[in-house]
Amino acid sequence: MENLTKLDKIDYRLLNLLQNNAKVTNAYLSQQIGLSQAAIFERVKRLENDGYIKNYYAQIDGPKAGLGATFFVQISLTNNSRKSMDSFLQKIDELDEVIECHNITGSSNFLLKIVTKDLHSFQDLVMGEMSKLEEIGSLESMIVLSVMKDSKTVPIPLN
Amino acid sequence: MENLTKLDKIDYRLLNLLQNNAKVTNAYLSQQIGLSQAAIFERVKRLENDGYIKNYYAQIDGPKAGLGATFFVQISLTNNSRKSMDSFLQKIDELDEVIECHNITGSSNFLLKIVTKDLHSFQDLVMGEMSKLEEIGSLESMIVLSVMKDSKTVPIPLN
DNA sequence: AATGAAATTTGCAGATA
DNA sequence: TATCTGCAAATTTCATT
Repeated sequence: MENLTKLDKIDYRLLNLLQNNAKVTNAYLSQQIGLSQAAIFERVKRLENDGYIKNYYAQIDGPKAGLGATFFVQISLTNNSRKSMDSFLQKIDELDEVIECHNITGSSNFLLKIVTKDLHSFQDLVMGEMSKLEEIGSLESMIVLSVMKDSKTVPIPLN
Repeated sequence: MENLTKLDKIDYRLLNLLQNNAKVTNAYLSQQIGLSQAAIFERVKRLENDGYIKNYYAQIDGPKAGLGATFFVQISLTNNSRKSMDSFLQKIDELDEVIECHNITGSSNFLLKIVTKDLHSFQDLVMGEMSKLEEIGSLESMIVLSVMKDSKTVPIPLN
């Protein structure tokens, strides 16, 4: 990237409005913020180009779309070499069901979020594709019984 | 809701295209799918109205926006009564930094995803607002060192 | 589900401070 | 550098078939 200009309060308000609803029009943002549509347009373009806004996406209702099961899986590798980690991550990246992979502190190395059709599909995944990952030492699964909160936003301070 | 019509392959393809990029035009979707723009429009509207598409979001780059720290926190309650759980969840819902809360199986009751400015802000949150939650029995934090994968999509089968 | 037209929104001038 | 006014192009939305 280039030299990024520091964000002001208006930028943070824009980010917050857009992370809650990407379908708002420039006219609406213009009203909320109190700037002209052109100024809003310029700012949003800058936020996109400078990478503050990474993407726009539709949030799909997993269960309705036939993906009713979510899991968090803690994984430890047998070997903590760079080579072993890279190999593990490359294979994980190819598994569509693994939607998140975090390198974490604590007793295990990685925390994965996995979405599948149902419990059985999850078992198939763990016993099938994931059992092929030689790098895995231990694996502990947590089944998500219900999602109490899932905000898809980040707590941007507005003052 | 009402009686939802079953989704066909075209619907699943639309969901998949939109969850990867909500900014695609009906003209583009029309080309990809091979239907007229009006037909695409009708289908997307139906997917929205029937709740398959819950919302459209801008994905913000947390670290760039000053939110550089992510944590997963496992929490067990002292008491598993409905009353205690509801009280806990209501208070959690008011904490903007807690962006996810899952009720899970395993040794702890809940898994929370928390985003803050930095490690110090996280400590403030845990020592401050969260220490007020009387329902909490034990709390174990995992610091996210790096995010290896974060797809924001769900593995919709396309055939 | 398609065609085509109307309404809305976006994107970009040129002007101003 | 950041903003505004206003217009042309693109896109969405809807009536009709």
